[in-house]
Amino acid sequence: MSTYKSDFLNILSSRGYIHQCSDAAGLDALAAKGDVTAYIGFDCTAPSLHVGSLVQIMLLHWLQQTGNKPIVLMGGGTTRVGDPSGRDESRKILSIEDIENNKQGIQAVFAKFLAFGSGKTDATMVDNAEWLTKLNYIEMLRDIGKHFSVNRMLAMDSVKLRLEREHELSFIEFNYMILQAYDFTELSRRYGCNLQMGGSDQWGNIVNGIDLGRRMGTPQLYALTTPLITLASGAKMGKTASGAVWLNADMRSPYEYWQFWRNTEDADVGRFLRLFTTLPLPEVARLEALQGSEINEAKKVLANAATALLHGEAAAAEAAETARKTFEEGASAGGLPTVTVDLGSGIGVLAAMVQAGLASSNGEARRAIQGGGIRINDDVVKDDKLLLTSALAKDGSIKLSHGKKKHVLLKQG
RNA sequence: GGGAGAAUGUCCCGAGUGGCAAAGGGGGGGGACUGUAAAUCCCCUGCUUUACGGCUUCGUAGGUUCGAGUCCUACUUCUCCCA
Repeated sequence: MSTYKSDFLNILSSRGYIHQCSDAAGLDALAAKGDVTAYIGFDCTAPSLHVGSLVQIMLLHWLQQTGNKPIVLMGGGTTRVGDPSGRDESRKILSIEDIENNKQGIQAVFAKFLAFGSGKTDATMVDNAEWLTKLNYIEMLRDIGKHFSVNRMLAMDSVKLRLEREHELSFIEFNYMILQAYDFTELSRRYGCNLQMGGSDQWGNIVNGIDLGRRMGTPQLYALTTPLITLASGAKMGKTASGAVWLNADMRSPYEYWQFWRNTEDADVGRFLRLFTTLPLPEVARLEALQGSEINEAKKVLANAATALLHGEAAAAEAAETARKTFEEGASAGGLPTVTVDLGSGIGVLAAMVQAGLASSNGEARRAIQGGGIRINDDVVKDDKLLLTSALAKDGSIKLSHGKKKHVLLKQG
């Protein structure tokens, strides 16, 4: 393993963040002097980022920790076009209002990982709508378009794959890479940005930016990409039964977030500790080496650390305690999701499950009961006509469980 | 503009002779085994207060038929080829 002069690249490399880098030695020299200003673009395609973007966020975090300057680029402009990279189908074209709303939702999360301000290593947030929406078509063709070779663009993976599979690629999407390349040069000009980072699928787009920069006379630009994070079992990371693992607390509670990490596959624990926590590497190595059921301790550490980074120490501790009571004591922990129902006149199990979000219809709820997967206060429910009343409550609430992991407290409303 | 083809269970892929709630996968859920893991095995996976019942599903709208995902007509969208 090669060693670098800069803390930045040493940390990135030893923690497993680096997939490709355009000129590691050149970048290393800059980083050693604290002269790197790097950006990562985030498209505003959803009201919150999810764990899939976490690697990128951590990259910015480490960049700042090692004395360099991060720029968070909101893709308020590029999202209006849609990135075709790594997709078989066209992205839906979002309305400008949706994009703006999504942007509002996404922004807040960065404050947890980065320190914003106006100092040398303080983070900055910008929106590429600021300059992209002002572009004039003819001027842009003359100033920027002339630097792009269609021949070369057709050879790019994002384009080539679409063509090979005979999937359509619209002209608007074809332009995405040009806009992203232009972003890079614009950020270079405005903020002295000299590095663009991103997922491995962004390599082509980033390198395009470097080329454009060279032709337009910016200082030397650099590219650095992270590997695509998949689970050891091969599945894409960040998808659970109930959808994406969102970072915003109002879309995925700290407790659920903690649970997501707690349920990491054995084979992923070490890698995830390196990527998604800031624990010292020797400690990671020790945890990773735990065998058999002991590795559960490592998973708790992972869950605590990852949740603390995003939601804070207090929320992480609370989530850990809720999990401990629920899974290790089998008790009804107060931190579980709570649903208020009318226990006074009673409510059927089926209706209660639907209201609690444990089932989407009475039929589904009934099937779950027939399959033996539903428990009330840890007793298996056999009768789907069971009526829940306050008589069943313990400490003012009834614990309703679907399977081993999904628990909800029912309280009198 | 011309020609060829496609749209199926509100997650995805995908069979489907006029009798179909519709094969089969994947994904998802539950159970067993475990360690809140993986792998494996079993069950479930349109709605409906139990149902050999009712209802709603096969791009949209009509039509033929006792009966249509399946046939006819128009329309919509997508893909490919030619211009």
